Amino acid sequence: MKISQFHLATQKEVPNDAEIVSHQLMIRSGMIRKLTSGIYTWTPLGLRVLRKVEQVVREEMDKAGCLELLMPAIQPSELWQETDRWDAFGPLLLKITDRAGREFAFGPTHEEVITDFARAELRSYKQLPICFYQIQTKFRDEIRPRFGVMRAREFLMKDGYSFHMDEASLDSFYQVMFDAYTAIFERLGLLFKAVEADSGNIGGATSHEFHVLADSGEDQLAHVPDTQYAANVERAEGVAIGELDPPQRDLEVVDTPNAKTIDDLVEQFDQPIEKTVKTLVVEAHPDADHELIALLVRGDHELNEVKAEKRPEVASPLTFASDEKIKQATGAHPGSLGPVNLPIPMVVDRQVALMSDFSAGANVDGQHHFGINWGRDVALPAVADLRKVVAGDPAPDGSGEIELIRGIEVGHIFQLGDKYSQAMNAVVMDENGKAMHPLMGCYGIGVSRIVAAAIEQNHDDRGIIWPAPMAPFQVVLLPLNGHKSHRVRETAEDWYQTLTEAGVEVLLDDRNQRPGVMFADAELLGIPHSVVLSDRGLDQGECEYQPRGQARVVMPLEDAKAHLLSLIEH
RNA sequence: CGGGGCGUAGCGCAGCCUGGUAGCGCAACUGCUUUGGGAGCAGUAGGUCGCAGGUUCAAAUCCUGCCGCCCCGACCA
Repeated sequence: MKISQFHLATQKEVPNDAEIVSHQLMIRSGMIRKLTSGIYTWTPLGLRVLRKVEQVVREEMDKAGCLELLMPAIQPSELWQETDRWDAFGPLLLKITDRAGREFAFGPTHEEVITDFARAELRSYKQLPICFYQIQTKFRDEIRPRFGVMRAREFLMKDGYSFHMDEASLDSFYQVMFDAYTAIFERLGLLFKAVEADSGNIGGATSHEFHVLADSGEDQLAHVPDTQYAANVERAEGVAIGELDPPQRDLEVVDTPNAKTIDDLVEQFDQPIEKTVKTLVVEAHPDADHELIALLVRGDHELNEVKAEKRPEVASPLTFASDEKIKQATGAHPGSLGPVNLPIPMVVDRQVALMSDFSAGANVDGQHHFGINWGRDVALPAVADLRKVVAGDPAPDGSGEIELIRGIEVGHIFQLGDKYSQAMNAVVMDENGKAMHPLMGCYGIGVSRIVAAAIEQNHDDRGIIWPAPMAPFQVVLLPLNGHKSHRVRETAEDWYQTLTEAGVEVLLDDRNQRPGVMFADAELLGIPHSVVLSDRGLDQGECEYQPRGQARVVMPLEDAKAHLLSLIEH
């Protein structure tokens, strides 16, 4: 491609709404343009990258034995009513009405449509297992779209759905998908990590997320380097450390008029923070006999809200109780709560259950208990894993110490079981002629998000540094002063022809631009290989070759050309 | 949805408090010069000042309502 024939639309300045580096670089390089909140046009440049990602995903899915189809983006409300998700999916679902007043949704996901397809198409166990997938535009009316295509409302997703006769088949196919995803992210040249995940509201038991690692990632991941253990912190199991020591101290009530937080307690009364307990009060589940429930974690630990919400006695979504409600129920304000004489039910974190001689609020404003011991001073209530793991915690599988890193979720695989086949009555005949609901798996990849995540992981202060498999072009030719020098221009043209015919994706900067502009654009675009052709170099039979992100080296012309040609031989 | 902020040229912003000719930088266009790190000079073009109503002789500016966008939180590929 010659730039003169292309639509190159780089810019120096960024709109003030572009917060993160990938969004800024996508705007500056001219890959995307915003139409309205959370909705973007992919320019010819950006689309080249998007298509690269899409094609890698497609090839690996095909290789894994999946079959591509294309389902409608617009889906009738009736299907969603069958699974009760028309209302349950909430405001994320974009609803539209046709001229006859019939209701539709712009698909945020396609479980309903694929299950409807399956119940019409699949009749016999002989057709299973089978996996269908599509690469489709989805729409989720996100409460707050942000970060460009990283969290857009309209986005491109690969979603796949498999159907199985039994658990064993689902399990083994799940592994096939796990391996396919691994292959996809390896081929794309991204640093990534597969982690155990919470399955969220899509349902199902086993679930893994695939994360592109980047410091700016929104998700925290717990892992033990060089081992199998990796989990999203939302899900990472907290292991209690140590043993329960016998009481050493007596229970005492201490006046603590100025201690409203754990930090106050630690500072003013010289309590080790590991000997303090935080009491958090949340709304109880509507079916419970109390209105509120207390959750206790060690002073220096944080409540894991996802874990807490999963407790049957806790309301979902997790809602912290108001100060008034707490005061009404306990007689004290939130800063003075503790387990002894607490009139509402509690659940304590595993670590808290192993604490002795600890301090906590006395459920009287301005007073704390010191020297609390379970059993002696208060019965040990229900124990659960409630806390967020921290760096240095032992991994639950005993593999070592947990380290926390950040990632961007780009893929998620689930075992759905028969949730949808049951709800929508999709059945196939088994060997005995008996109807059964096939088990399903569901496998998503955020195709457009991968593009942003890749930039987030691979850039410098000059621009993008594409992993070669995602780059819009492999080579950029920079003929300096090509408009003045026939020799430079013709050499560039010649290389352009040769490389293009050989199948290398070449961008030729044939604009009459000053060198600085050409260099800056080439770096901003992140093209993996650049070659500078100039009169000065040609005099010596040389050019300058630069892999993006590395130093520029002078090379004989023929060596450089041979090197570029070798790029396609793999 | 709750809390905060902003809508003035394609982009970034000033002007608004204290009403009276709409401005700057970048980008664009023309010409000349320049050509190894986002050039210089000269010139040109581009605006229903988010929308509607109100106050006023007069509104980008003051008042009311609406719309849009952005930031912080819950949600997610």
